[in-house]
Amino acid sequence: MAHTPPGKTREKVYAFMRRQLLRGQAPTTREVQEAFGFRAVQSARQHLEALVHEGRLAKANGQARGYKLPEPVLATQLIPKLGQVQAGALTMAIEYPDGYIPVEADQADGLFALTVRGESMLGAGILPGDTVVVRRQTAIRNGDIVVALVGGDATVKRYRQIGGSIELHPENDAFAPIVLSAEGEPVEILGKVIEIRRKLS
Amino acid sequence: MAHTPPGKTREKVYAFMRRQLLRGQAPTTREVQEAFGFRAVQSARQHLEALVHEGRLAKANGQARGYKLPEPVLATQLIPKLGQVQAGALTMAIEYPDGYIPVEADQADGLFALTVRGESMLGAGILPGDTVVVRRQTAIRNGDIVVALVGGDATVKRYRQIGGSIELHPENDAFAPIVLSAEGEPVEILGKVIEIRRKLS
DNA sequence: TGACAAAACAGACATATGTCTGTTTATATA
DNA sequence: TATATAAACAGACATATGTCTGTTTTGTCA
Repeated sequence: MAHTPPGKTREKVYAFMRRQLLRGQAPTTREVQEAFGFRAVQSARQHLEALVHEGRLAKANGQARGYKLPEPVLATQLIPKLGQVQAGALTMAIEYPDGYIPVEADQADGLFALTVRGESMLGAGILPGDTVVVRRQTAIRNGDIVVALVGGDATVKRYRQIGGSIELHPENDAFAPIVLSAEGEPVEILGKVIEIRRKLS
Repeated sequence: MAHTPPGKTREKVYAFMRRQLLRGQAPTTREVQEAFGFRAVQSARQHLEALVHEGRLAKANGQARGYKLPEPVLATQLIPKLGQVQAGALTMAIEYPDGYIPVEADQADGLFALTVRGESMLGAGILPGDTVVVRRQTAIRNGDIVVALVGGDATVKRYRQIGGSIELHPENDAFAPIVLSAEGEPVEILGKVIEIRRKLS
């Protein structure tokens, strides 16, 4: 490999390492060597050690694939994104998701994502097509936004406990609240909405 | 290590691997051995290979720390989340971010995140406290939501090109549009909003 | 209880990978 | 142009790690 001005290659090596490490793939010295076409392992090692010395990389000495990012790497996890949820089919839907989205969480168990249909939560800033991140839990507090299975369809509503009865409120005057009578309607609370995401084109 | 009923240890090994791998730390066979107190490397390897055979793990043969998750791991990247942006200080703000958030993107260069202040975009479903993901670009199309530096403050607005003049429109009747006259006001388009996120407590 | 299968052990070998010493070549700068 | 410094090269050695063959122990189930 031809010589380059001081620092030039170093930056490229750093960018390469960062990209790989963020993807969770720690390269070996020789993989760096190959990626840059160095004819000596030491050339790669030189840059890597320099980056460690500068504090831009961290490493575990003597460990295979031991270079890391010095930053506190968030525990990023992928949670399943479901298309549509039919009653009782939640478990299956989670095992065969439409895709995955990344969330920052130590504990991604019990998290999944849904696409919102309808305009019933417009007033809460939740639009059709938005993705909601849901935590499966049954302990719901008054005012939480929840995902419920009503008549086989998953719907996003605000949870209200008024007196002894439980109601699912839309935030749009064009829609009516759903009142859960004690007679046991086919309504199941899937979980609580903890995040909303909307992609713009 | 004492023998355990068939499958018991296997599940624990799987859970251990999954936890480590999601954290971006691929363990070696011997690290698994130690984690479970096996007295033979082969004991760990046996479980790992079985998990690969079952399709619950994937691996790169002969590669150090070669066990992976079989799931399609998205290219997840962390992008800097900035607090407040002062005019001209964007580059510095990106180098000293308030934190990071994960996005799914092959190319995270030129992406950063901001926290929205004010209610000027209420009509577009963007609330105070929301986080917007911004791609730095100057090619803006009519109707795009953009982040602009107006008088030293970063603001989120909808971009309108009407006739020859450019306007930044809020989506809230209580606010007035910003008209960019040709005289060169101190307004700079930082980039285009490509995603909106809102965390609920 | 006895046979079969899974689990665990033992010890080694092969390969991947980290690390080292020393030399050569190019760049930056006075 | 001369010199200091960074970049790159060459070749080896040490260690970490993957892999293998065979044996022993334990759990499961008829």
